[in-house]
Amino acid sequence: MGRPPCCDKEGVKKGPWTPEEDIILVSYIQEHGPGNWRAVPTNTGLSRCSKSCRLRWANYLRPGIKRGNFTEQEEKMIIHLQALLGNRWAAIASYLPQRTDNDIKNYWNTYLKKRLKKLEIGTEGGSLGNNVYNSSSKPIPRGQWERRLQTDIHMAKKALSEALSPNNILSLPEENDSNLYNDIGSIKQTNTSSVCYASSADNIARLLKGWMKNPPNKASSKSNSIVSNQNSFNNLVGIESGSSEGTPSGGAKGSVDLSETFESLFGYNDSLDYSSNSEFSPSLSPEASTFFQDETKLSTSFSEIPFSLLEKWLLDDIKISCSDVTSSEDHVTLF
DNA sequence: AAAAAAAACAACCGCAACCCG
DNA sequence: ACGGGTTGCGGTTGTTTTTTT
Repeated sequence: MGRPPCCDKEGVKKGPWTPEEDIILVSYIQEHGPGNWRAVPTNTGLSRCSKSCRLRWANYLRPGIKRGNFTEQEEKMIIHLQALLGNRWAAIASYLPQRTDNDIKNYWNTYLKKRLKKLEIGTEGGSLGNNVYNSSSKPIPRGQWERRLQTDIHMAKKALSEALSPNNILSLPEENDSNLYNDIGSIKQTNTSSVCYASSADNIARLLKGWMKNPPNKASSKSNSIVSNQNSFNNLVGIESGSSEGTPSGGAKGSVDLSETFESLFGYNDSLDYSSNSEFSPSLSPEASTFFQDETKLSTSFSEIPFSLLEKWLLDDIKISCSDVTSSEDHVTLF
């Protein structure tokens, strides 16, 4: 089981990626789809090892990635999932399809871990789990945060149903739903449809645009290119852009934001993790139960679940609960 | 305004799992 | 079943950016 010496080869470039390299890589992937990373450096002429190419694609160039601005919901999910799964960042990331494992890992290491440590000290040895669903340092009784979470879920579902309604869906950026999930789910699929990568040409154009503004010979070119890069992809998929990058405050509110909806949805998913825990298992629709039953399966292939199934589950549920909506709190029991 | 410290981010490294002949 | 090649994952480090002094 020898490790390939690809990264040890001489002439293999290391360090930050340049916009040119990004363009080459994106162009190649647009044409051939992701996968067969071994062949990428050879076929593109990039002086990078296959790993580096894969990483660059997975963490930055892949469409549908949301960067910065972790929402409170996401934050809670990460904390909770970390408590449940440990440092299995890929598994955690599978619950947050728009986030990369690297991003989550960084966020955890640089921010959440410290914050939780503080909280732990503040509560004098209180377990981390106590604070999972509480952004403040006050622990909430489980029933309470459970109810709050379920309220969030309901809100998320409602928002999603609105977002999926014909009127709204037209206003959504083209890449938003299916392509996003296709992309994530099909990273390993060899015969990825070209539709999935149709965005890449646009990405390259945007990337180039940003690059022209910030020529690479400037010392700051790297970060500039990255920012423009990030923005271009974020804009592309209609995700809240990194206009306030790095600040872990809530994202833009107001308009129906599918990504946000899904955050909440996945927050639900998060709660459903308890389904594997006999102690606490919220009642679910049959689809959802099946869907979330196997945590391992879920963690590896969440995004492979057809979007329509999610839609169906959500919308069916919404039909039941929305008819007599007066307050989201009233619907807690419906879940 | 400059220097130092802290935080955030991007990428690398090595191991393990997976795939396939 | 075995072994080599490839990919994925998590830990870690280096660099850049932001904040504080």
